[in-house]
Amino acid sequence: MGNKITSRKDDYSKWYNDIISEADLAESSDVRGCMVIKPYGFSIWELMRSQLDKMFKETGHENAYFPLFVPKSLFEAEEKNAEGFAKECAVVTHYRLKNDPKKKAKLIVDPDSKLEEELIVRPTSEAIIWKTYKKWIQSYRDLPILINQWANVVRWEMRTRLFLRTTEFLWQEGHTAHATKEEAIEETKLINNIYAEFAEKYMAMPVVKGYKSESERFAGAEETLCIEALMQDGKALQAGTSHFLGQNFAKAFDVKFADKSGKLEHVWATSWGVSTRLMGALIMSHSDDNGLVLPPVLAPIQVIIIPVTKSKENVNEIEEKSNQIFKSLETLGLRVKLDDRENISLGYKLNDSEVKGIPMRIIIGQKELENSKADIFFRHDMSKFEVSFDEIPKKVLESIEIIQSKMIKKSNKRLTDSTHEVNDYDDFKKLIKSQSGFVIAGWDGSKETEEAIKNETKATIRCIPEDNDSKGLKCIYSGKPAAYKVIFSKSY
RNA sequence: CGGGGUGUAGCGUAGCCCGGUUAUCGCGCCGCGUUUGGGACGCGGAGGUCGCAGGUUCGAAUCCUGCCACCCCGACCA
Repeated sequence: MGNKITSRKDDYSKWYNDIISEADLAESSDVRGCMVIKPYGFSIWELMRSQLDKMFKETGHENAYFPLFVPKSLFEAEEKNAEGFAKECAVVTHYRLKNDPKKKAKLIVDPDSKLEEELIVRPTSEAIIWKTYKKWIQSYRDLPILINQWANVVRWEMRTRLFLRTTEFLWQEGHTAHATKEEAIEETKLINNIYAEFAEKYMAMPVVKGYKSESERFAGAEETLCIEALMQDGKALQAGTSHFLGQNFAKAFDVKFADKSGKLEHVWATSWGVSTRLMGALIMSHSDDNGLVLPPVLAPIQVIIIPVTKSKENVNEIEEKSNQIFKSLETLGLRVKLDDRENISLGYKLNDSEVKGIPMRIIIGQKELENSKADIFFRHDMSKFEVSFDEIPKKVLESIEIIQSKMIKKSNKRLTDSTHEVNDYDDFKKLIKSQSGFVIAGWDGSKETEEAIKNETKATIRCIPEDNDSKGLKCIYSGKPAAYKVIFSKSY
């Protein structure tokens, strides 16, 4: 139902209007697919960001910041990486404008300001960071380097999609350097596990952890780990990736360290990232026909209190009581809002709180005052229960955890119900065609098979799950012995 | 780059085929008043290069030509 992201503008505005909009930048412009993140949406991002940041820091990572611009010569150093991103780079060629001599009040690019070397607006920061790491690393004592940066990147995709593939997006990118291969691989796994934990616990969005097939791998990586989530419309969404980069970047940028015996070695690298796409994932995982549904731990407003001052009776008492409840909840560290806007009808406020996905709602009016009781309304299942005024703070606080765990349970069930294992290619095609979720099947490991399945069904290998047992299994397409048991799905 | 479609107020639109008063309606916006237990109502008001340029005509949102932009489906996409 309404939980799909469709391309119709109507749908966008209904579901995401409080969070994000397309940037309407110019009458005729090549700037397409940029986004404006509105305050409410940005609050969600900030909550996600601070939790992830905490998890990174707990595992020994530090934040830093590197430049937006990457000189072309740096960018081309790691060949595969450069090749992979070349088709979607914004390029700075000039540094100055001047008045157009032909048209008043118009500007043209000053031809005299052409740059000696073009600058690439980072689509990712490996190049510029590895150039820097070369200066920082000499000895095994300098390792590991465990750095993360929160930044924006630009990828000039042919086709953008609000939330999921915008031209510019915000993300975090971690870039680590290690003395050994094993340590780097461990780091890659550690981060992928953090992503999975974050998705499951905080976003209430269960994911499948696994490896990408070679064709889906990050440009320049030896191995790409990922978390794949399943949206309500049965399509998969890559929600985060963690790459083992081997020594590719160390070799490209000549980053060597002296080990304990004094021998020079190239360092081992990882990089990993999640982006504002996670907000899209959050919305597409939980929203229903009434609007957003947010897990309480990531909701900018966890409880909303709406006073109803019907026909001017007891206005003062109602306002006083609402304020009192507001303060008692705020004191508990909850994110509370008092919706005391005037000249807005109750119905409007109720719907507004539902569209915004505010997890809990309490109405205070004449009826509540008389009984010293109020209903706590729960957005996630549209249920409510009656609580005496005294008990409100305690019940609301308890409910944060209860709602969170109910949402996790519901999502887990959806993932389980939408995961099917098949041995027969006709069944496989049927499931993919009806967009029924994840389809587990054997794969012979060849590029040709992967390509053929993609062409025939539009399904791609989302990931090769970690717990992989393909013994005795046959490839769904070729019938040859399966090298892996993998997850296929249509994806965003 | 192929195939299809659309451009009229902030948003969504009618009018176009068959040219003719002041370009329609809804939402939103502003003012005043009445309202507020599920997206309030009345009255008043502001807001338009009808995508752009040219042509036909007494007269063009409407017909013709050219251009531009956007959307959808492909191709493309860690």
